[in-house]
Amino acid sequence: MSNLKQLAQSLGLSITTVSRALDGYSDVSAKTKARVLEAAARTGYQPNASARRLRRQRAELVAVTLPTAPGHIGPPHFLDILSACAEHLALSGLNLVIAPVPRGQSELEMCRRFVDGQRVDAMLLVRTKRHDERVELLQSRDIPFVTLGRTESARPHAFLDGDGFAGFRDATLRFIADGHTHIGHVAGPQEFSFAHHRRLGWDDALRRAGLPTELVIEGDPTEHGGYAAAKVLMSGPVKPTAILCATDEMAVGTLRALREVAGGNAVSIIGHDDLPMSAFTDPPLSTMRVTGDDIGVRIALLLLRALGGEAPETLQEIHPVEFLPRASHRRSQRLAANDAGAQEE
Amino acid sequence: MSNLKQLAQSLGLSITTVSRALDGYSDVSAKTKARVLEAAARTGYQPNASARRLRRQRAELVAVTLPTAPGHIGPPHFLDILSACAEHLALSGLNLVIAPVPRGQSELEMCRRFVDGQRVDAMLLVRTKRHDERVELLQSRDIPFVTLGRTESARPHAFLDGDGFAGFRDATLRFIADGHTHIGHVAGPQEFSFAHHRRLGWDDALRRAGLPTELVIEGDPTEHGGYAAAKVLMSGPVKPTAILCATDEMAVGTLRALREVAGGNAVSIIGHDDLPMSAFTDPPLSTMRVTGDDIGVRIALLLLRALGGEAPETLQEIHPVEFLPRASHRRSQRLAANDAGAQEE
DNA sequence: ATAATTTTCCAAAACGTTTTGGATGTCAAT
DNA sequence: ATTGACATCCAAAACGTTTTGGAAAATTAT
Repeated sequence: MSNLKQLAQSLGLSITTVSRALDGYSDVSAKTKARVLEAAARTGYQPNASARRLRRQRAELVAVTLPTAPGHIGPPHFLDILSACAEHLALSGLNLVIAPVPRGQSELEMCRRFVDGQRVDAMLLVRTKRHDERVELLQSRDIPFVTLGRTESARPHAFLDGDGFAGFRDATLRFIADGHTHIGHVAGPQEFSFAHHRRLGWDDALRRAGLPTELVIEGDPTEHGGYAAAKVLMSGPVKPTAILCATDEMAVGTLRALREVAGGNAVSIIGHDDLPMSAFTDPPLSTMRVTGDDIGVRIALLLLRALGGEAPETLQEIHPVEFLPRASHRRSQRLAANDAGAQEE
Repeated sequence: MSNLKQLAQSLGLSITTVSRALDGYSDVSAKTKARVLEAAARTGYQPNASARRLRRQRAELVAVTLPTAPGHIGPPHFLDILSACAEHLALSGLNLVIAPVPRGQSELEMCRRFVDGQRVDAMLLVRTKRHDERVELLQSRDIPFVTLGRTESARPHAFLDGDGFAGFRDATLRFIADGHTHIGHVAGPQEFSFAHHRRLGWDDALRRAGLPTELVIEGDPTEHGGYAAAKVLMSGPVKPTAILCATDEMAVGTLRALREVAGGNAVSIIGHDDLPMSAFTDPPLSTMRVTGDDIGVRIALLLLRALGGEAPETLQEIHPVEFLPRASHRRSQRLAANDAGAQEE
């Protein structure tokens, strides 16, 4: 609407002076500064964003890539996280744009468009893979970014992650302490780093206890994926008496599968994510979740520090995972009795 | 990285020609055009977004305001809607920025910053109120916008909404057909247009049937709000035998309240939203949801048409609501006995 | 051969800021 | 009076595009 030139003209000042007055430079007298500020407030002047961005060579934008994967984007409260993140970024004049990968385009191309077109100052990557080409691209472009979830990139980069390894290790130990000896794992796709870490935690606990680690099936991180994986798991020669599921959604599918299998409802289950629905399943699902209710803000903080030029290796956060006991992790009283654990109708 | 000047220089052409070649103008020979395109592709040239935006006087951005209200932002799949919307907008070169209202700032100020700073070409408003000051602001600024939910604005504006009135009227009729004569309503805050329409639907059905419309309590659109409202509703002199809840979240709270009240689990319940958890409550919650799985795309379409200059009154969509029968809407078998019993199938 | 037309190109002017590098005036110290 | 220091202002140059209004060259029509 109104621009600096008009504002300056109406005040009988130069564009320069008005600009500097608004930016609080010291080389403008207190009197004119007040005059400028008053006029700006009165006319509701807002600097043109594109012009400032062009001049400053900053986009004032951060993009978050949203995988339009089969299944879901992320936990249902993911929008809350993004919202908190956006709110905090806004304090520094940055806006958050959501960038779902367009149908038929690769996530990589999309990133490139954003970075090379200088549309963004930084990026937030979610659902990272162990070997993530997006990470490599952004590293090569030398643009600040943060990932939600680690990667196995050789060069360090900023990330925030839950300690899925410890969470799944401890949950497995819990099963072991309860006397389970056949503990299965409904795993997510191992290319995803979250799924891999969770599996490694489960694996680690079993190995240390000298227990078998064969009872694992990989599936899509969806209800159906969990259902299918559990079905396979329960049809093997030796059946688990407890199952650790990579996500709550998979756990819900697993519960459904167990309902259809002889002895299935004696099998204990633990999930991860603490979905809203998890408290209402039958039985209520024992699960875990990343601690901290300000993940969004923490991400924003990391992004800002990355933008400030801090070294990536100082921008890595691993948050503990807390266990939420409900009913599903202790379904069988008579466990200690049957060792080989396999029983059919 | 690389800009038009460098590209032009490397080709021995003028900036103008290169620009026009890339934009597909007809006044550049096929040969040079090919040459330019090849070079652009080879060097991975991406035009600087800020520069183009400044010159074109378009922000290439659409903002969606996210209320950081008590309770939730919206249904859990709201991010999916936004994602679909963003994906479709991207086809037209528009990016979607999420704009939660900053702590301590009014939603109105935020809108003003976006519009007056020409940060966006259009806006998407959610959680509209019956009298929404944001709508008035945007109308006064003459900027294209779409609201998710109607308002009672005198001037027409583009919106997309579910037919909450019909949905709640029909659900009430269903209760009436089942023989209920005391049908309560756990209502949302009536300032919100969605909550108001739903209540009107319930009210309408009761009036036409000559049934009492006093059994209504308003509460926050949260689990706790529903719980509290239901508690009050069940403590009055005359108790409902069926309750229509403005949202599923409120319905879940209502179910919890009913569990704590004598005869509570004979009361039938219907919610709205079809939350993922709704299928898992005890009993599974009968609910409704707006039909169509492409709401996000439809919103994008409306935005694009609004940007194209179409008149607001032609950009109004009301989508039917479908009923999802589960267990909670028929909790009492012995109802028919009480009254002018209606039972079918 | 000349005029008219079409094709192909380009210099320069925007767009609205921020920032650079002074210019001008004032005041105190010499 | 001259100098230096300081306060206050501003013209002009960016930033990288798109678009305007031709100019030059090539082609066709007379």
